[in-house]
Amino acid sequence: MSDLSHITELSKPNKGQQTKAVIVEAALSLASHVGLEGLSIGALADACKMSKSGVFAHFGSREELQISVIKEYFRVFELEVFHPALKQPRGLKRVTGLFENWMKRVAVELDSGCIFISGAVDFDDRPGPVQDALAQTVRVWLSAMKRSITQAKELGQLDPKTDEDQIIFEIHGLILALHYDARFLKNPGSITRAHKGFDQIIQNYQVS
Amino acid sequence: MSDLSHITELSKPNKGQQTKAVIVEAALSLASHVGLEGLSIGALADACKMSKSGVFAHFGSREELQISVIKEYFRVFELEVFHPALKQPRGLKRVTGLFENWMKRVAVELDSGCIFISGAVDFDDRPGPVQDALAQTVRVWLSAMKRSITQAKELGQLDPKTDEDQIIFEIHGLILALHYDARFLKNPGSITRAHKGFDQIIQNYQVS
DNA sequence: CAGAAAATAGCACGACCGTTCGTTTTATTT
DNA sequence: AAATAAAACGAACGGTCGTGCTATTTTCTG
Repeated sequence: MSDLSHITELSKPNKGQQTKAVIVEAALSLASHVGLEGLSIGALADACKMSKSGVFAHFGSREELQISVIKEYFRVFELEVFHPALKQPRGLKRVTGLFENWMKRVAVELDSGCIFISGAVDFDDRPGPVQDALAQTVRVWLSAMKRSITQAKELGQLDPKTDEDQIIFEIHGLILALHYDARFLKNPGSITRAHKGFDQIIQNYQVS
Repeated sequence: MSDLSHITELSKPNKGQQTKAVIVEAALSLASHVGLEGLSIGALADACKMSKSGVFAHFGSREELQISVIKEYFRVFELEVFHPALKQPRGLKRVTGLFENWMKRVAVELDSGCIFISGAVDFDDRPGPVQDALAQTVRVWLSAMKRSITQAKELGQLDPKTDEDQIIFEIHGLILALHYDARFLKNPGSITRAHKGFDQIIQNYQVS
């Protein structure tokens, strides 16, 4: 055995960790449809072909399961939205990349909603550890977005007196409108409108 | 008795209609906190100090109750958002009035969420009569907004080649971002940002 | 391969869900 | 005031929920 085998992060995962990963993945897929609040342990157990208690034992409580789902969603969000955009050079190119990947996550994946959005609605009146975990996770993402906008400003691609939080607010609005229109109202052309809106916003904050 | 007493719409309401109105009002208040999906007949009965079956009898099913709540919300929405803005003259003034009343409904009422927003999340993956009722109601409101924008265009206050649906998409985004930021993230200054965003949008579509 | 440890299953619990039914109370009408 | 209709109640049903317990099975370890 390798002399690095004591580093648990690198060693082959236990059976427990494996199946837990499988469960969390299934839980995320389920929660993407029915929301974090609609996620039930029984339905999840069926999806995993396990017993309810077998699933439950991995988390100890429903709240802990929900938090695990939030962390997992952040992981794939990072993987599919954030990291690919880092290949773009700093500045507007990267901001655009982030927005486009974000749009894909929210609208192109036809059958799965964004739990950052559905979770906000489910938990805005329900304080507790799940709300905390979700809000903090969202804030991490938004601050990553903000950093990227700041860089664009520093590069002179945006007006130096640009308020980053204002831009993020407006961009976030486009994402939310896209989610609403595409998923709920099933309006065609929402993606195009979100694109147009983004271009307009960037143009508004460019050096004059 | 008056000879018009056969016109049921004008006659004094029955006991049943009275209490039904009370129930629906309480149901809307409850659903504003826990959402249409979180609304349960038992909790509603407690709030009304009635028996579960007594409440249930007025609707016949939970779905019918949810639809009643949607209609009631539309009623107060009309009353508090739409009608007051009609006092403004046609055109940009009225569009602005609509937006500001809309903002108030979504953010100023601190403790009650908008069921047009929470309901969209609850039902975007749940086809059926409730989804239909909700989506249609929202579309009625958005088309009222659209009419008002069209009038501003006809009055020459907006660029004649303005795409109303694009404006509505962007404005709707501001409302959704406001709801998200104020209610979930509890960010201060969201209202100001929504205002700024609105001004910017209008400016973008003004005659050049 | 044996023993320890971890993972999973099975079962039961109390609580709440929407819904049904028969009864009793309240309104309305004759 | 009596007769009729409407409304509200209370109990119960079958179901699902999250959660605790105890076995049993599987996996890991020496």
